[in-house]
Order: sequence, then structure tokens, then C-alpha cells
Amino acid sequence: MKMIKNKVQAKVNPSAEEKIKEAARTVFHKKGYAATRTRDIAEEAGINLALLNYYYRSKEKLFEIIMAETLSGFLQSMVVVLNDEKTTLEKKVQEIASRYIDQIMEEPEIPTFILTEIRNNPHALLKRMPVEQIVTNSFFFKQHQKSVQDGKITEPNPLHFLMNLIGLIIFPFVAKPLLMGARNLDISNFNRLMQERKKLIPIWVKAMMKAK
Amino acid sequence: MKMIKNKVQAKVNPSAEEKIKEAARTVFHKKGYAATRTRDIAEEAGINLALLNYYYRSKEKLFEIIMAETLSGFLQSMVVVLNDEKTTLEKKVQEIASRYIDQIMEEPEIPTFILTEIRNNPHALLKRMPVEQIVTNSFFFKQHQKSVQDGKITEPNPLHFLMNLIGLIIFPFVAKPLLMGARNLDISNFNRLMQERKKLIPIWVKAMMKAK
DNA sequence: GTCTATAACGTGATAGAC
DNA sequence: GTCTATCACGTTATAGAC
Repeated sequence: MKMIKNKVQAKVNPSAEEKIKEAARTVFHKKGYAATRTRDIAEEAGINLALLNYYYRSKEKLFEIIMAETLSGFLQSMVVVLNDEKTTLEKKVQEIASRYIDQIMEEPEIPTFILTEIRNNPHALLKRMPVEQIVTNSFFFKQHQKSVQDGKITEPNPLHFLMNLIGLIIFPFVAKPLLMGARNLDISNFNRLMQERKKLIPIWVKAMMKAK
Repeated sequence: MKMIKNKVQAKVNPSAEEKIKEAARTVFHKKGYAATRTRDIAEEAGINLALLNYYYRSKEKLFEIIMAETLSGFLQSMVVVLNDEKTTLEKKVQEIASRYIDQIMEEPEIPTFILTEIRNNPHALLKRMPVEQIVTNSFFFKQHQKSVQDGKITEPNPLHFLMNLIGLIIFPFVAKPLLMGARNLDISNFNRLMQERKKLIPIWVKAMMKAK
């Protein structure tokens, strides 16, 4: 009870340490590691620059913490869905499309952040990335194999299946600055399109996987 | 004739000015603007750092040249295909999938480069981006409208159509470091998958657009 | 724990010799 | 045109007072 109270309290009146981490998350997500200055983070947090090093030792250490949290948070919802032994393949596609679009709309910078930082430093980051487990060891993988054997799916490679699903979900967010800047689109129109896609993507994926 | 000879000569024995631009292209594409140091470019070009400023005045000016060239080169092939009045919608999808996958495989860093640099500086870059023209004013757009009216396509919004097509093409390249690092995949396997997609994407898109 | 002041370093850019 | 040497500045990190 006390612990819960402290956690709630922490959000209402966060300590300097917490403020710095939240500020770092915001700025790193928006600008990436190289373009972020520690001064930006200190200013965003409303604290003194020296405190950042006092709590986190260096820009790099702080970044590693943010990156690890961002990555695991981003993958967790997918892992849970892919390994649910109670749902059909079709239901999994619905779940992933719906959850991920909601999740990304809350923090739309995250996909681009993850993809660019992995480009800049693949080695350091991929040790913690259980991508292989996610695909090969998942219950989804077995379901997919069975659907192929039963002739319900034409494309035998589960990687194509996953790349297509995730690509349909994520790509519009990655390409957003391009679409928005062109004045074809304002922010509310974009959000409406993404809401539509929560229903459309499962329909599309279903049709794709039966195509030949 | 003399001009052609000089251009050929330029590739065999490029001037310092040309070497710098090629080096800048390589390094900027790989690391992005913020993470690139002018010293990296000079080293890659095999010339002295001072020459970079002598020819291009500043890192920023040099970057703007590279960005403009990269962007127009990347969009040009799409514009040409989308505005071809002689081909069907279905043929356009085939052409775009095939051309873009070939083109991106030659310089796989370009999609991530463009998307991240636009995130970092949308305003400066989007003035030169005829995205609106590409979509709204294209012959593709009219063809799409007609197909919807004729009941050949269920999804009435051409933006969904284009986002899906481009996403299916580009997303695997953007997510490549993630896939590769996970040891599911080596480079030749990845390339084989992309070759497969040149044929699969048109089939998938056709199925998607008729789904309901 | 939090601040001010400053050290230590890296980077973009230029002056000036050749 | 091309180089070496160096400046000017911004940024990360730390020392030391409170």
C-alpha cells in the first residue's frame, strides 16, 4: 500500500531523478541520440545540467536505459499476443493491429526512433533483442506452419507474413512527416486514417495470405 | 563528344570536388546528418578536411545538395510510373514493386536516411517535395478513382492504396538491421526474400484491394 | 541533492604557406 | 587547388561550494 502510494506520488511530484529520465525519453525519442544535447534534456526536465551526470553518469548510460525500456515496452505487447495459445491466427492479426496502432498513436515517434538508433548501433542493441525468439519460438509460428499444411495460407514463409503485418501497421507512422508536410493531410485526418486501418489491416492481411 | 569524354573521365579519375560529394553521399546516407563529422567525409574521400569547406562552404550546404539529389532521385522513378498514361493500374503496381526493390537494393540505406532526416527537419526539406502532386495530380489517382467507381476496388481511399504498396516495398529495408541482427537471416537470405517480394507484392496488393 | 564555474574534449571552419 | 596549423565554439563531464 505504501509502495503504491509512493508510485502515485512519484507521478504527481516526481523526483529530479525521475524528471530527468522522463525528459530524456521525450528528447531522445524526438531527435535521436546524436542530435540530442544533454542541455536539451536538462532544460526539458527543468533541472540543472550537472544533475544529469550525478544520477546517470553520462549521456550514453542514460540513453542505454531509455533504449532498453523503449525496446522491451515496444516488443512486449507483440510477444504476448504471438504466444497466446487460446487465440486463432486471424484473431492474433486483429489484436496486433488494434493494440499496436493504439500504442503507437500515444507515442508516434517510437518506431522511427527504434529503427534509426538500431541502424546507428546495431551491435550494442541487438544483444537484448529477442527477435529470433519472437518469431521462431512463438506459438504463432506453429500456427502458421499448420495453416500452410492445411492449405489455408498460400505463402509458406512466416517472415513475409510478419513483415507484411508489421509494415502495414508501422509504415504510415514512419512516413508521417512526409505525408503531413505535403499538406495533403492534417493531424486529425491522419489519426482518422490510422483508426480506419485497425479494421482494414486484418481484412487485407487475410486476403493477402490467401492470394496466389 | 568532348563533354561525354569528360564525364566518363570523371568517374575513372574524379576530381577532389567529385570525390568529396561521393564521400558525403556515402557517409550521410549511412549515419545521418547529426552523427556525421566532416572529418569522416574527408577521410572517406581521401582528401584534406579544408578542401571540403573550400568547395562546399559548410557541412550544411553539402548536406543540402546530397539531400536534394537523393530525394529527387528516389521520387523520380515513382513519378514516371504513376503518370504513365499507357499502363493499367495493375501494371503500375508491378512496375513500382520491381523498380523500387531493385533500386533500393543498390543503395539500401536510402529509405531510412530520407525518413529520419525528414523527421529531424521537415520544414526545410518538404518545400522541394512534390508529394501532393505525386498523389493528387497523378494519372494513377484518376485510374484509381475510376476503378472504385467500376467496383473493381473496394477501398476508396488512394492514400491507403499507396501507403500499403510503398510500405510493403520499403518496410523490410527499414527493419533490416533488426532482422539481420537477430541471426534469423544473413545478407544473401535477405536479398533472396526481397527478390521474391518483387513478384509477391503485386499479387498481394491485388488481393488486398479487392478484399472486403 | 543541487547548484555555479570550469575543465577537457570534439568539431566545424578558416588563415596562410606552398 | 591543396595542404598544415590553428582558431572559435559548443558540448559533455566534473570539481567544489552550499
